[in-house]
Amino acid sequence: MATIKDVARLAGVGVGTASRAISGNGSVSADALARVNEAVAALNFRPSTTARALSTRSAGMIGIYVPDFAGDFYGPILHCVDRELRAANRHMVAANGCGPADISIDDMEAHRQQALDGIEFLIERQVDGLLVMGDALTDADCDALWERVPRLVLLNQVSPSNLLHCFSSDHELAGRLVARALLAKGHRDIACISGLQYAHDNASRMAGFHSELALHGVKIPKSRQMVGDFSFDGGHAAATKLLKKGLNFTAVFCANDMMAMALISCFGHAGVRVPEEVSVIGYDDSALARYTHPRLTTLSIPIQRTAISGCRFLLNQCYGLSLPVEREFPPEVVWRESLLDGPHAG
Amino acid sequence: MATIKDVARLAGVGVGTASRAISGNGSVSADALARVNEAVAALNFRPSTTARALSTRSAGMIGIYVPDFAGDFYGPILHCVDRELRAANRHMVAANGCGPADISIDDMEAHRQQALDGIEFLIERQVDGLLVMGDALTDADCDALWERVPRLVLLNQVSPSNLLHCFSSDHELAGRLVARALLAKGHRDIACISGLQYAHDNASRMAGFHSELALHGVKIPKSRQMVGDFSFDGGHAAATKLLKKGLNFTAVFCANDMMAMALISCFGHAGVRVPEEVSVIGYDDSALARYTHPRLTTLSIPIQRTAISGCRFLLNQCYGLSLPVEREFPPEVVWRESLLDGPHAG
DNA sequence: CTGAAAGCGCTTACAG
DNA sequence: CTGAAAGCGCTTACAG
Repeated sequence: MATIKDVARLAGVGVGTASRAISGNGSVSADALARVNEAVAALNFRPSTTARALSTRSAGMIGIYVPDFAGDFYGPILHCVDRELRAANRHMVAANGCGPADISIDDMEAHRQQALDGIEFLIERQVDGLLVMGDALTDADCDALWERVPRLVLLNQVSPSNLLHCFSSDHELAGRLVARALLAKGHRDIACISGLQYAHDNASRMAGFHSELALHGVKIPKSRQMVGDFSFDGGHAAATKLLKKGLNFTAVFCANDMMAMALISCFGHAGVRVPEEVSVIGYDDSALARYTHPRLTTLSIPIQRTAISGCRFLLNQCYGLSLPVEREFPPEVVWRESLLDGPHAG
Repeated sequence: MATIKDVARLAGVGVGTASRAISGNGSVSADALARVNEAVAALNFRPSTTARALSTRSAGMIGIYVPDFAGDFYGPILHCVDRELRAANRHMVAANGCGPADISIDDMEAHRQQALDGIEFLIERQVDGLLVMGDALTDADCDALWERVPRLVLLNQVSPSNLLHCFSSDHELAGRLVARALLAKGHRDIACISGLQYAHDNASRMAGFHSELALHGVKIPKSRQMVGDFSFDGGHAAATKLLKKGLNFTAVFCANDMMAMALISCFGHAGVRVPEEVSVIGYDDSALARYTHPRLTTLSIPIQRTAISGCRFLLNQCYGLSLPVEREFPPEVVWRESLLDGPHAG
């Protein structure tokens, strides 16, 4: 591998000049520039990113923590972030929650620890900035993290002490929109399957959902409130339990589309027809929502735009850029076929 | 941030000794070790990975290229790789195919270029080794790549000049198993939807599928051979076209589960019942296969084990480790409910 | 076992 | 505009 010394020698200039010519920082005569460029080409020179990182104290990389690479939620986010980073000539080091294969779904502490471990790992890798997809982190965790690494943006969660560094849709409002959609269609006997208990976005959406319902005088009995974990399996288990208690509801809200799909499958096998007998509404508007049968009516949050803006904000902070960033990511329901008129319609 | 000089001073030793104590390379007296450890703790010292990288000429990071972070295929792979890497105290820099949003599904050249760009990006980032998920790369591309970076393992594709660095199931055999499953169930009027044309794993499975069928005297007319792209949308479009030509088949093979699911949805909306009227068999045994309705009979390839072994092999090459690696990743069909007896059964 | 020194490959004041 | 030099924070022969 050629080093900058080699190109300086070949170009007949000092290494300082070579460096200035190559990096574009500092001025060089047209003549010197040309000779350096020639030498670079001749030697097929590529500056060492690690040497550069050491002297500039900037690794040129951003860490991103996501709870899980599997599932259909985080992939599109990684995709966007990769694109943004590469457009800015930076790269991404990604980590997800690792650990004991089977953590119980209500073991918040284990999930929290996984997130903390993954983030710690990234910090130790000396990333310039950190993107973290909200999960089981407490506000105190976030504060502690921001204390250590100010260049951390929280995605899909808002932690009150540092709103500027949080990028998220309003999940509470989104939950309300779900409730309104159900109500508007004339459903009052409703069931629900929530996501991971300690995930903040889940908590917000369920809170909004229930309180909007309450506003209109409908209360979901505990026996019709199931807890899932955002996975197919969790959704299926919850749907099974729900069914065991009898079909005393006309619609169910699933806190994400994967669980909605699992529920449709479960109900189908049990011989209850969706949406004729029971309507279902999902959440996320993920890719599969258009391909379940029936197609899913679901709540869409612009998660990719959220991630892009969070990423750009971070890039601006870390490298003094001024990429445009949005702050509003309004949720909306997208109507398809899984939600039909209920008994109280019209 | 404390540097190793600070800890050396505090511990009252030379920086060489401090370095040996901290890194564990080279011997130090128990006494010195203790003092260094104390100093490390007192200063909360973390060695700079980039300085270390510069002097050891090893960045401690492995690049991984996957065609797409979205979809349900690559997520689980990233998950495994992250786990393996972190267990070895290394990290992952990931890149996926970026570029113009809408590349036509048969624009092999554009896909190939995307892969080449992503890999180039990773190489420039000076990763110690490279994991690449096979995609539109030609054998010549692979050879050129191996020439430049010998520490590259190819996943899910085999390129003949360097079998040692390829980790993949035998997709050709897998295609044959699909054909045998269909034949065994008494189907002879068959349709199929292939995946991305230029993806090698797709080509192999379709080749195996068709030639095994031919061995038993069944030939699928062109009019029943659709081409998809592994996505829901592509599968749906292909299924729609298939239906337009009439229902003159009793079973269809979809080259992955997402397309199978899209097909089931499409057929369902068109009023043709799966599996009563037409059976379907998928490929991958992805997470959703158990949650379609009917549940999917599908071909399972142990892709995670494949990725893990490829990753370990690379780790062994790059860092002189000797992690165990497997070489056999046998495919098998997993029977569920979407494939019923056909007219020639029994 | 240990310390002083050179080196990894860049960047960036500094003096000219 | 330019070159010589110091520095980024480690590691690793080398001599003792």
